[in-house]
Amino acid sequence: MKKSDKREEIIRVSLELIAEHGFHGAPMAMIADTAGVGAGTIYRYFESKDILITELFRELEGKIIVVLMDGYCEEKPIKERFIFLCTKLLKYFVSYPLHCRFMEQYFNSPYGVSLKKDKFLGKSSDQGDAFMNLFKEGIAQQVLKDLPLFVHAALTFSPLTALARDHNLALIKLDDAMIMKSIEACWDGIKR
Amino acid sequence: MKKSDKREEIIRVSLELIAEHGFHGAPMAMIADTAGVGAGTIYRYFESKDILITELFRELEGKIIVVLMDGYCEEKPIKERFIFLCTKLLKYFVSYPLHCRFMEQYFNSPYGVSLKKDKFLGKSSDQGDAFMNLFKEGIAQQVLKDLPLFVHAALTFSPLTALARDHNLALIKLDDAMIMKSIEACWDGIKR
Amino acid sequence: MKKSDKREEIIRVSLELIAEHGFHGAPMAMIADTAGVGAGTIYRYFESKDILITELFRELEGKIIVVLMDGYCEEKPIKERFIFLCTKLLKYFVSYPLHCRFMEQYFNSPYGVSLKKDKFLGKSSDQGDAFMNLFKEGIAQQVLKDLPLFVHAALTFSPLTALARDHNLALIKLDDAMIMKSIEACWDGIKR
Amino acid sequence: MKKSDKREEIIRVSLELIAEHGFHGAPMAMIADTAGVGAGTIYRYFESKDILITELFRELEGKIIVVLMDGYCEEKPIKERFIFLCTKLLKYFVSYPLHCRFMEQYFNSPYGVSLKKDKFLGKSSDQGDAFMNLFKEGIAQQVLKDLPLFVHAALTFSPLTALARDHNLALIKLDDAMIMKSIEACWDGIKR
DNA sequence: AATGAATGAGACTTCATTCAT
DNA sequence: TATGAATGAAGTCTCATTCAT
Repeated sequence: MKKSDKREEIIRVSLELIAEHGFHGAPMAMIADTAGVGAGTIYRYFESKDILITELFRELEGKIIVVLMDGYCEEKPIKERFIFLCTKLLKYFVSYPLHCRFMEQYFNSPYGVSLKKDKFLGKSSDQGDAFMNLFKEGIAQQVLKDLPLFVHAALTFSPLTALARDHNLALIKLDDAMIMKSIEACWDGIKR
Repeated sequence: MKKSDKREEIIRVSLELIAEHGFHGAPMAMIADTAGVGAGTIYRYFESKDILITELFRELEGKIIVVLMDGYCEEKPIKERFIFLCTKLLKYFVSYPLHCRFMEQYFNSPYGVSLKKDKFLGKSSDQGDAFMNLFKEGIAQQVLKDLPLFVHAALTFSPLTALARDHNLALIKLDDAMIMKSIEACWDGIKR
Repeated sequence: MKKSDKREEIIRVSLELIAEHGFHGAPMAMIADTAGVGAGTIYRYFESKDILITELFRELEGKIIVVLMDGYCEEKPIKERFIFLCTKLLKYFVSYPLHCRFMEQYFNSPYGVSLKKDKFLGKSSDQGDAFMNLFKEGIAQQVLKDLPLFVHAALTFSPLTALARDHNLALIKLDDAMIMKSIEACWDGIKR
Repeated sequence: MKKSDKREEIIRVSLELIAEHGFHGAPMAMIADTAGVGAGTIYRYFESKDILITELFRELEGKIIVVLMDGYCEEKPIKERFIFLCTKLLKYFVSYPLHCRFMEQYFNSPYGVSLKKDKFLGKSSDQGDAFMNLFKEGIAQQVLKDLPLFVHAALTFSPLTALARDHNLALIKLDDAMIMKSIEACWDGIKR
């Protein structure tokens, strides 16, 4: 196995195990075993479990941003772009339940809290950007309600992730039609 | 300290510590020390840590239901009732940040998942009821969008709890005006 | 409940619970609850759990000696007396399985070891006496093999208690005929 | 220390401490300290204390069977074989007092009871076999008394282990002559 | 005299991390 | 560089015993 393959495998397995069992249900030894590497090896790639988790988050975040931005056209009308982004996001979480579960865990943990505070302090260059710019623009154009960005974010991301989670728990079935209706509802919430 | 005082104190301290540090960041020894009781004493009142947590959840849930239902009038129009309930809920979480953080932790944990599944199976008699009945009624009266109840729930609770959390993290400031605007936005999301 | 009744009840319940669950499976709180007294009350009658157990042993030992000696006639021939005592003992253990189990536990524990050492040092005035005298007499009369008393004891008590235990575990069925045959076999072992 | 040395050391120390202090008097921490390993290390070799104890039993049992069967000749007459096996067993216990004490503790515990029940149900392939076959054969040939196997076992093993224990407690001195006499006495007990 | 809530030492076990090979 | 055995601090829970009521 090549060096970079090992790192990749550790990341992949961590995602899987943490998504399924939670941070505390996925010991380093289990990750090492499943990844087919020695326990000590993980520490050659990641200083600590915390850092492994943070790194994993960053990788997923990066992938999601790529997916979101693929085909995104800043020229299109606000609403169309909103629906474009939301649909991409929701479909991504439906297609990759493990990513969804991991992200959920991450945001609802001390990690997530620091992250949010960082974002508040303006350090962000993450997935929120496109959305945040969209919200700003929409407010400026008086297409969206005149509310703080965090409120728009709350009215958008929270329902979407909640829906994705419910879908993954098999509490609802999110087909394309349902996805579209839900996103339209979100739009109704933020639009002026 | 009287017997019931001790139980009360254990519950109070558990809420505080778990809200602040999470389930895994609040060991029994820490709870015992902070509550000023022996480690073994906790086990006189709660069979296990799991049961302590579940019990704590139930107590909070009970309090919240009481608050929500106080002054609730089923005769009023759907929208008015929706705003009434949401306002109560959001103000409660703003007033009791610890309760908010604890509930958040609880729902985003194996406990919360079982709970949701139970609710899905129709066993619930909890806080959701008033909301769920409201949603059902609203759909029947064609006041609300024709979507599954879980979608309405996602469009309502998720943004509200996200806002409360952001407020508690001092990322936004939820005053009465902002609360009202946010809830109106939620209403826009679910209304037909 | 009278004072002496309480002591009696504690002893009775201890026997029952220890016989069933072992020394470590019968916490003081369980004994107190089952006996219908407060946990602290036990300590008015017995200084410690160890002393409770020792006391319980002494009481049972006393009862057994009474049973053994009832009708015992020193004038009868050695063999007849041997069979008389063994039969009484074995039937006692078959009739009182709890006593049997407790005695077994007691002898196979640090308590039992000290006891044996004490007996060796000549402090005994216990159930062994009649047997020990019998053995001495039998050796003197050249009816029994010329072996140390402990060997005679080992050839007698060990099989008897093993049989009683097996009976209580339902591994064998000790009816009167089987009891008699087994004791005859013991006799064959020690007789010259 | 090599890997296998550590396991060996843990087993050795466990035997020693449990033989001396009993199962409950030999905490894992004490075993770890005495063996000169970390507490967690034990769990790399044994899943739990129960499993450590069971494993220890199996190892001893294995050794004893090897010793017993070494030089055992099925062609020899019943009595000679009986004396052969008993002598080997008794001498083993006299040579290895710790093994004797451990086995005693094991058999007089919930572990031992299950074992006996298993043996009763015919699952055994353990040390008893040679003896049990001997007993069966002896009964068939009308050399031994016509009694259930468990009675023969009680008349054989119980006195032998009692004698070994008494020897280890320095209550008697089992030299070769005494061993032979005692075993002859056991034979007298079971022979027709 | 009796209670039983409270205690806290100590039991078993887990797991992030280290380090000799 | 990679390993994985070893570590030991820390976690949950039990229970003999005490003491205020």
